[in-house]
Amino acid sequence: MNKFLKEFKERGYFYQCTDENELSEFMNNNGVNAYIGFDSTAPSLHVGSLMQIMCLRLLQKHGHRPIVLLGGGTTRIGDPSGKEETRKILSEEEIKSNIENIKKVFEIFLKSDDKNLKPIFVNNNDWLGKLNYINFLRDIGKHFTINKMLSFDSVKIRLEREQSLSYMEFNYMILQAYDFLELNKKNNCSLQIGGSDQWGNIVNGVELIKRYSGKKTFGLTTPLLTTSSGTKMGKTEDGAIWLDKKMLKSYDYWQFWRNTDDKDVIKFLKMFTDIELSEIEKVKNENINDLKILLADHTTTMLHGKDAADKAKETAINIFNKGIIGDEIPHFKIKDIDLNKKLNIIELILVTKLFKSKSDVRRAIKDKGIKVNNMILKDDKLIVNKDLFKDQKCKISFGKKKHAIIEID
RNA sequence: GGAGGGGUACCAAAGCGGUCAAAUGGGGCGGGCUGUAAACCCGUUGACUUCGGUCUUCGAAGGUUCGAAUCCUUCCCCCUCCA
Repeated sequence: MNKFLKEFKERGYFYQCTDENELSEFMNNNGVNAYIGFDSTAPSLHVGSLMQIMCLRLLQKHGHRPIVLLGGGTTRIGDPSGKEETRKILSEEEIKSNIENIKKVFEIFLKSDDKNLKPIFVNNNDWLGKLNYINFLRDIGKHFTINKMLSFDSVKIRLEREQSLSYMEFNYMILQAYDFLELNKKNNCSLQIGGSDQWGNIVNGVELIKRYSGKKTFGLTTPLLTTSSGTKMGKTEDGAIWLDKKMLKSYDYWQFWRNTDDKDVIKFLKMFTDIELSEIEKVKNENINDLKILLADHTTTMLHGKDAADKAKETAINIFNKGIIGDEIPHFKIKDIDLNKKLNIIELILVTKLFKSKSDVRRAIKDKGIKVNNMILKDDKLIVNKDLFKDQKCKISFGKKKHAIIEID
C-alpha cells in the first residue's frame, strides 16, 4: 500500500475511500494535490478540525501538496450535513475576517519552505460568487438528479426528522461538488479529504468530475471523532477548544490534552502528534499520566511553540504538585482605593471573571468550591482587607483547576 | 386556501387558574473517591438580597382575574393532513 495511505490508516484517520486500491497506486506514482474544505463560520478553528489539519500535514510529510479551501462561498449557504437545523447566515465581512484569521492556523501547522509542497489557499467565493445561474444549471445542474440527491443522508435525515431544508441548503452539495471540479481544473486537485459526514458531498464531486471531464479523482474520509465518553471532540465545559492563542490560552490548551480520558490517550497520540508510530508503540505501556503529559507537550508545541508548551507544563506542575501559581494564570488588578471601601469578598471574586453573577459565587461558596489563598472560603459576607494580599497578591481558586490572581494595582 | 397540532429554562420534556423560579431526564458546575482520568455517590443549575424576602422569566403584544406558563384577543414562527 502507498505509504501515505498506510500511515493515514495506522494513525486512525481512515474511514472510507472511493477507490482505495487505485488511490494507493495513484499516490505511489504522483505527487498528489489534495484538498480539504474548512468551515468559515467562526473566527478560528477548534479541535474538531484538528484531525483534518493533521491529514494535510501528513500529506506534506509524504510529498503531496495540500490545498486549503476556505469556504467563503459555501459558508454563505451553510452545509446541512450533520446539522439539525438551518444555520445562521453570516455577513460577508464576518466571513472575510474569519477566513483571514483561520488562515493563520494553517500557516502554523503546514510547512511553506518547499515550494512544491507549500499549501495552496483558495476561497471558493472566487468562483461561486461569479456563477451565472442559467449557465450553471445547464453545465453542472444537468449532471445531478433529484432522485439521487434525495437519497443522501444529509437530505434524508432532515426530511425524516420533519425539519425543513431550504432550497438553498439543498444546493450545498452541488456547490461542493463544483468546488472539487474547479480545483481539479485549476489546481490539478485529484483528492478530496473530509469528515465522514462529508462523504456524500465528496462522492458527488468525484462523480461530477467523471461526468464533466472524464477524469478520475478520489475521495477519502476520516471518522467522526468522539471522545471515549461519547461527547463530540472539541466542545468542553468552557466552550470550544480553539486553535488560537487569543481565544484559548496555551495553558488551557495544554490542560485540555492533559485531561484526556485514559482510553483515548494512545489514540490521540497517534492522531494529534507527529511522534512516529514505532515510537508510540514503544512507550504505550508507560505510566498513563506521563503519556498524557507527552500528548499535551506535543500538541501544544505544535500549535503554540515549544516555549509556550514548556511554560504550560511548568505552570501545571506548580499548580498541581506544588500549589504555586505562576504567570500563566489569569491576573486581574484591583485599585488600592477600592480595597478601602469595605469590599465584600464576593465582589472581589467577581473581578476574576470566573463567575458570571453574585448568585453564582454564593452558590460556589456554599458548595465549598472556592478557595482564597488555598483556604476554603466559608463566609460569603467576609469583608476584604489587605491581609488577604501577600505581596500585593491574592489567589482565588474555583475547583481544582481554575485559578486567578488578583493584584493590587 | 381549508382542517388540526405546537412554541416552556443550556437541550429534551412535564405542567394547563393559586402550593410554579416551574416536575423529570440529559448536559454543565462544585464536592467526595482517585491519578488534574473513567465509573460511582452527594449537592447545585434565573438575578439581587440585610437570607425574612424582592425582582425578571414559560414565542410577542394586549386583555380577563384578587391571582396566569396555565383563560381570552391579535400577531409572529414551526409541524401534520387535505386542496
